[in-house]
Amino acid sequence: MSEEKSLNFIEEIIEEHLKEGKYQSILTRFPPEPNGYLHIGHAKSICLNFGLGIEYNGKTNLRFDDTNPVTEDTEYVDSIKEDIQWLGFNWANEFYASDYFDTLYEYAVKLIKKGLAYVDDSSAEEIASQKGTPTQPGVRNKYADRTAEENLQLFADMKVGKYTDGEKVLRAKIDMADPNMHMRDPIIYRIKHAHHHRTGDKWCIYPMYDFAHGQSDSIENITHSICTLEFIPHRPLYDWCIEKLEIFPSKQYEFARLNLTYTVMSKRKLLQLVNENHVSGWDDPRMPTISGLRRRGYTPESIRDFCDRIGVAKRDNLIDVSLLEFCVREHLNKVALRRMVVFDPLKITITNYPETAEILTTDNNPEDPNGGVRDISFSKEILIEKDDFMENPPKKYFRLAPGQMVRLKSAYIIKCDEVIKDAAGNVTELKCTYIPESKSGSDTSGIHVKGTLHWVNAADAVKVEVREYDRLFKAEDISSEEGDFKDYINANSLNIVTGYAEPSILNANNENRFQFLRKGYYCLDKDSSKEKIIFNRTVTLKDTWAKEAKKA
RNA sequence: UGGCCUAUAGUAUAAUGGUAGUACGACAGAUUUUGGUUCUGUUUGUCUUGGUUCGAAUCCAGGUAGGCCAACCA
Repeated sequence: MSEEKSLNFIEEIIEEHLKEGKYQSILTRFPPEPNGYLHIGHAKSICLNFGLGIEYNGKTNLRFDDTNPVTEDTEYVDSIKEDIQWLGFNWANEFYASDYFDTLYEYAVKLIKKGLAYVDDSSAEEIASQKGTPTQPGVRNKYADRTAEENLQLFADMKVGKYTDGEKVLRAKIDMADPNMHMRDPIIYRIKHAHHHRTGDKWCIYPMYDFAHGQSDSIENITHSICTLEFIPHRPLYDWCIEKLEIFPSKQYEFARLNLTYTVMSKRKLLQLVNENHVSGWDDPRMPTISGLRRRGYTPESIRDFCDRIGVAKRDNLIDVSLLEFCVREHLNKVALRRMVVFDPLKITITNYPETAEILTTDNNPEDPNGGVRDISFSKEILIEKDDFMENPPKKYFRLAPGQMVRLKSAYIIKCDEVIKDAAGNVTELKCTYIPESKSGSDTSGIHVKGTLHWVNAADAVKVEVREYDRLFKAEDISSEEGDFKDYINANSLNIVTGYAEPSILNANNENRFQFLRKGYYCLDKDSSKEKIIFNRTVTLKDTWAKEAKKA
C-alpha cells in the first residue's frame, strides 16, 4: 500500500542530518517581509517550510523580516498571518527581525571591535563605483583604515541620530577583490530616520538583509534556513557573519522559486497592478495572491495539493497554470454542491404538460454519498441554455434540435417540435412535448437519449450576477517577452454576466462551493448581498465538446 | 568579458553506477441522467563531444544553452 514517495533534495539533506545525528530535531522558518500580500509562489515556500516541520516532527517559526521601515506595514503583517492560517499551517513562534535590533547592534559592535567592520562616509554613488564590476576588482577607500575606537564612536553617533540619512554607513571589512560582489565590503547598517511599524522611532539605523537574516536564524536556532535561488551568492556572507560572530551555525539551502504561466510573481509588479488600478485590489480574484485565489474560490486543500505536485528542485521552472486548475477541479468535484443555473436563456414551452407545477428531487452531489438531495420545481415553461439548441446541428451534436430528444436533468425527456423566431430570424422560443413515462428515477419509456441538459423553471428562477474570469495576461511566459509586463495585460479578463438560478441558490453562504451543472465551479463573492447575489467563477468544467466543436 | 547555479517527454518531477518511471497535458476508446467525474490504452525524453567503467541520465573533462550576481531592497 505504501508506495514510497521519492524525496526532494532538501528532504534528503534533512534525513541525512537526522540519521548522522547532526541534529536531534529540525527547526525551519518562513520569513516574509511585510511589504505586500502573499502569492502562490509564497505558498510553495510555506508548504515546503511548514511541511518539513510536520514531516520530521520539528517546528516552524513565522518571522517577519522587517528591517526596512519605509516599505513595511502592519496591514501586510495581518494579511500574511491570515493567509498562512487559511492555508492550514500553524507557526511555533511569531517573531520579528525587529525583535533582535538590540542584539544585532551588539553584533555589529563586536565586528567593529574585531576590526571587521568600519564606518564609511562615502556617498551611495562613490560606494557603487568603488565596488568594481564582476570582471574588475573593487578598491578600498581611506575610511576602511579607521581605528576600532573611531568606528565605535562613529557607529554610536549614527545610532543616536547625529547624522542624516545616507551620510554614513557601516560596512563589513571582507575583500574588495572577491569575485562575489556581495563580499566586497557589504553595507550592513544604514541610516533611516523612519518610523518602524513595531519599534516606532526608537531606531534611526537599520540592519541590511545580510546582517539581519542569518543572525535572526541563528538567534532562533534555525537548523535549515530555506530560501530561493537568487540568495545563493549571499550564502558566503551568511556563513561569514555567523563564523565571525561565533554564533549558532544555521545553514542556508536554496530551491527554485515558482513561476506560473500567464501571470507575474513579483510583489513589485503585483503592487503596481494594484496601485494603477489594473485590478480591484490585492484580493482581486484574477490575482495570483493567496487572498485573490481565496476570493476566487480556490480551496486550501487544492493549493497544498498543487504545491505537492510541482515538486522542489534547483532548476528554473515555469508551471502550466492548467495544473493549478486541475488541482482545484479535482477537489471541488468532491465537495461542491450541484446547482442549475442558465446563463443565456432560451424559453421552452412544453405543450403537453399541465398548467400546475411539480416538485422533483435531485442530488446535491453525486460524488458524495452523504450529500443529500434537494427539491426543484418543474412546469410547462422552462429555460435552457441557447447553446443547447441548434437548428442545423452538426454530426455528434446530441443536444436539442428540431425533432431531436434530450433529457432535462432529473426531470423528463423532451422532444423539440417547433422553433419560434422573431422578425430578425432569431430563435426566441421552442415548443416541445415531454414523455410522461420518462420521469427521472421511474423511467419506463425505454427511450435512450445521448444528451442531458440543465434547466431552470421560468416561473421561479432567481437572477444572479456572475463574474467570469480569464487569465490576467495574454502571454504565457511574460519574462521572455519584450517590453513592459503591463503591455501584456488581458483587457478581457473580467466578464460580467447574468444567470438565472434555481431558487435554492438563495440559501448560499460564503463557505459553500458550487458546481453550476455543465458550467463550472462558483462561490459567493464578498460583494454579494441579499439584494444582489454575486458569484465568482473559480474555474470552468473541462469542456471536451467545445474542443470538438473548435476542430470542426 | 569574472564568479556562481542549472540542464531528463509539451510542462514539471523521479531513477542516488545496473530495466528511464510518475503526474499534468495531448490523442483514442469504455462508462455516464453533467460532452463533468471515473476507467483503459497510446504518444513523446536523458543538451553536446570526449573520457572512466563490464555497465553512465548518474562520475570526470571540454563545449553549448538558460538563470543569478555590480539596491544605503529583501
